[in-house]
Amino acid sequence: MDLNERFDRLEEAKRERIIQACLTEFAAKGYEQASTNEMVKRAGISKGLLFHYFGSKKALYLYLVDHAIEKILASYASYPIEYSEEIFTRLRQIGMVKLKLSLAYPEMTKVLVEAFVASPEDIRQEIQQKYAELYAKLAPPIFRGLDLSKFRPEVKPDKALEVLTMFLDALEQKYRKAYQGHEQDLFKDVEQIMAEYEEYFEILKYGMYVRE
Amino acid sequence: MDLNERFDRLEEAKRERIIQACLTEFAAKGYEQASTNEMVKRAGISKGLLFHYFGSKKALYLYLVDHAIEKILASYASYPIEYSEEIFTRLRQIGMVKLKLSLAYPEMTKVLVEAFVASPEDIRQEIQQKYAELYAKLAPPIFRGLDLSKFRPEVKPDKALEVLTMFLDALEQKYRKAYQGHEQDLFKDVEQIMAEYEEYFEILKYGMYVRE
Amino acid sequence: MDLNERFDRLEEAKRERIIQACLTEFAAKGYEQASTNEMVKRAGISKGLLFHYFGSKKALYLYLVDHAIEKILASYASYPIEYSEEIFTRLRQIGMVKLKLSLAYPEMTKVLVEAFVASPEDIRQEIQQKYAELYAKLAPPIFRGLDLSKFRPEVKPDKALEVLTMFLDALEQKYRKAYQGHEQDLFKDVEQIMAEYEEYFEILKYGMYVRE
Amino acid sequence: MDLNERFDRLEEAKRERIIQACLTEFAAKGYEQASTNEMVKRAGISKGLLFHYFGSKKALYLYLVDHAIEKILASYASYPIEYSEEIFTRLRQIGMVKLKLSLAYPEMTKVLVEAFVASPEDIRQEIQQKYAELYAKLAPPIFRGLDLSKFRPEVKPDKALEVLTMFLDALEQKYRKAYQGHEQDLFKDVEQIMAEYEEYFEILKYGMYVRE
DNA sequence: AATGAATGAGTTTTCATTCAT
DNA sequence: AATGAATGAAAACTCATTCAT
Repeated sequence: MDLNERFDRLEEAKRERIIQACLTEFAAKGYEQASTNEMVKRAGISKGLLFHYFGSKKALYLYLVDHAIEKILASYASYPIEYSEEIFTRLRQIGMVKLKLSLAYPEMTKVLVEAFVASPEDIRQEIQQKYAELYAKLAPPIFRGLDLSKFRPEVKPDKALEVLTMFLDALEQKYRKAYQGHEQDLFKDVEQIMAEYEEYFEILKYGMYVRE
Repeated sequence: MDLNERFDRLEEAKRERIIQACLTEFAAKGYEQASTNEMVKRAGISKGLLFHYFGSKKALYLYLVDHAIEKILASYASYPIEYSEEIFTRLRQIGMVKLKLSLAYPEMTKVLVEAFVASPEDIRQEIQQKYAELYAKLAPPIFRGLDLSKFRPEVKPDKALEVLTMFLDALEQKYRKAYQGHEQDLFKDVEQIMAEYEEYFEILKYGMYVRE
Repeated sequence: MDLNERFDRLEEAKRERIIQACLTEFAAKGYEQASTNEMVKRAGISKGLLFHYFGSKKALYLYLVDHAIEKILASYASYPIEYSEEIFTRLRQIGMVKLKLSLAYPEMTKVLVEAFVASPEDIRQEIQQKYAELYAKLAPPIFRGLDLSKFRPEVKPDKALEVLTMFLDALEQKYRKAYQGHEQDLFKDVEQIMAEYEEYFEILKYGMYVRE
Repeated sequence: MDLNERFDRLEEAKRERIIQACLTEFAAKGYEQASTNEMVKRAGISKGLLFHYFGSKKALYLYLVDHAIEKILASYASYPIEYSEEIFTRLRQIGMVKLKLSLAYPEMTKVLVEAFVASPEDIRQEIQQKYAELYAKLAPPIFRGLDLSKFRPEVKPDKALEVLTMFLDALEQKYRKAYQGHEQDLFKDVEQIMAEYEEYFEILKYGMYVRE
């Protein structure tokens, strides 16, 4: 039987306990520094069992990354997004959802970010490869059906989208840092943050669209 | 005598040799994974001596971070920047200088970036605290004397500056990733990159300024 | 019910499958390094079942040693040996049969040899003790009815037999090493090897017998 | 500095203590099963120090093998051997010396034997390669200058030497086993054993030489 | 009979740091 | 100042064996 399969068949409570323990440890210390000893202690299981389920620290990490991506994607799918034709509206909405998710699951987000930028060479490559396929599937729908006709002729749409995406990421990072450690507060401030997103985007929109 | 003082009194060649050896190791492996054994081997000194100078790995790291900041600031000061009143011109120039520096000193930059985002909790806090003071001193001159009169009335200048700064950082990150491992190539492509910076900035400028 | 008895009552196919799997693993890695995990995987049974049948790794090993001895003795009995009165003829024939057997059952032979010389202290003793009894039963018939009259008066027959036995063992070892990994080739070369045995034995015979 | 060099520079008492502790453990349990934990406990040093000196269990083992070979060769050289032209005399003497050595240094001998026949694949190969050169250097002098003229014409000298060598090895093995655990007794019985060697050899000699 | 989850002491190796010289 | 021997806790991982089902 496959190792992960073994684990997936566990009763939910225990499985979640183990996932949470490992996630917390990886999020707190990063891949290399995270201690499997600490994980089993926190999860209340034996040393051997963790390796019975995952075989190696690396495999455990990859499992958690997969799990986190799955979980976050599922959550994402549950958000009703308008998919407006209007670029700025759509991106703003997507950005808000991403921000909410990253603060709803701060540990998963932290692990995922680290996985893509700071994990050991070989692991990073493995993850990036897997992610590449997923991204290729996911990105097009997000950008499909946008009305590009309103850009000024000097503004190349692909350049514009790149700018906007970079901008969205930077904003997310800013708020994530701001709410670090008290992520739940975000949901009180959501109105105000949405207003800020809109303000920023209005500036950019004004610069990119033709004047009516 | 202070530990660092001991070190600073060393003859330059040896001091540089040690700094370089440690920097290379930290840049290559990150704080935790970096091996003091490797450093002393590379620097050609004994294990005990390293600790004689720095007391601990952590202190050594903090010293190197300080050293790197100092060095980069000094380099920065040597660049002739116009300090144009025109916001977009000034920021663009500053952005280019920052990019050049980060590619001229890739190891220092790598260590600094890691120090601020991925080093162990306590070290990160210590560094961020120190950096906060420095930033408070450095930021105002950079933004002083700018002509804010050309913004549209709807665009709050502080918001605008925030947008532009975030954008500049994102651009720098993008190019740093692109030139990773062959940093010297940047200097061949500098014209083209400046053109791209300008293109991005023109879009933003168009959105923020009143039409003449 | 006795543990081994449980096992012996299994349907032959499964029993053989298990024996083969364990034998292969022990032959390949030696007692200590052999992994019961590997065995159950190869045999297609569960971990618990192996211990249900044998109780412990040690007991399993002892069972296999017994099994191997039994099997090889049975095979030995099926060879038609002349049991010539002539010492050299008889020993040569026995030697050839032993060689053939050890190459016909290389895994069993490997396990047996290891069991007697390289297994952990306590196991080795247990095995040697059991083997002693068997040897006491088996040796006499092999040496019975030999014509000892032809030895020169200076050659004590028991010394002579000891020499010849030692010599036979050494020869067997030599050929076993030579055919290691391609044991089946022996049967092509059997004529030539018999000739060599004869050549060696003629030398010894010439030295031990009175001249006619 | 080279790792082994570090160790060789130790004060003799400590060095010998460490060597003895490791040798004993390897001899008792074999390479794989020997525990570095046990070694450091017995040697009275810390865990780290053993690896400070040798780097790895494998390197330690290889060091001990080298050390044993060196030691035994040195001892061998100190024995006055006649190097008689007479084959049987010379081989008998060499055989007795080898036997004495193997009982004077039973642990080294055990480790060496295991190293050549039962150590893990990669280690065994490394050792056999090193040993091959040594053997090529050592074997010729041992067999040089022998008077081969006395063999009967039917006895090919190389075959005869092979027989005698195999025989010598078998004898050594027999006595080693007999004196296992009370090796020092050998030296009381040395006269009697020499007599036995002679007896065996006389038989063989009688068979191989022409009658005068 | 049969399963395989669960255990935990065991393994080798690494590492920053100390200290006598 | 300079050395490098020495420490020992910590790391990831293994494995025969048990036991509830």
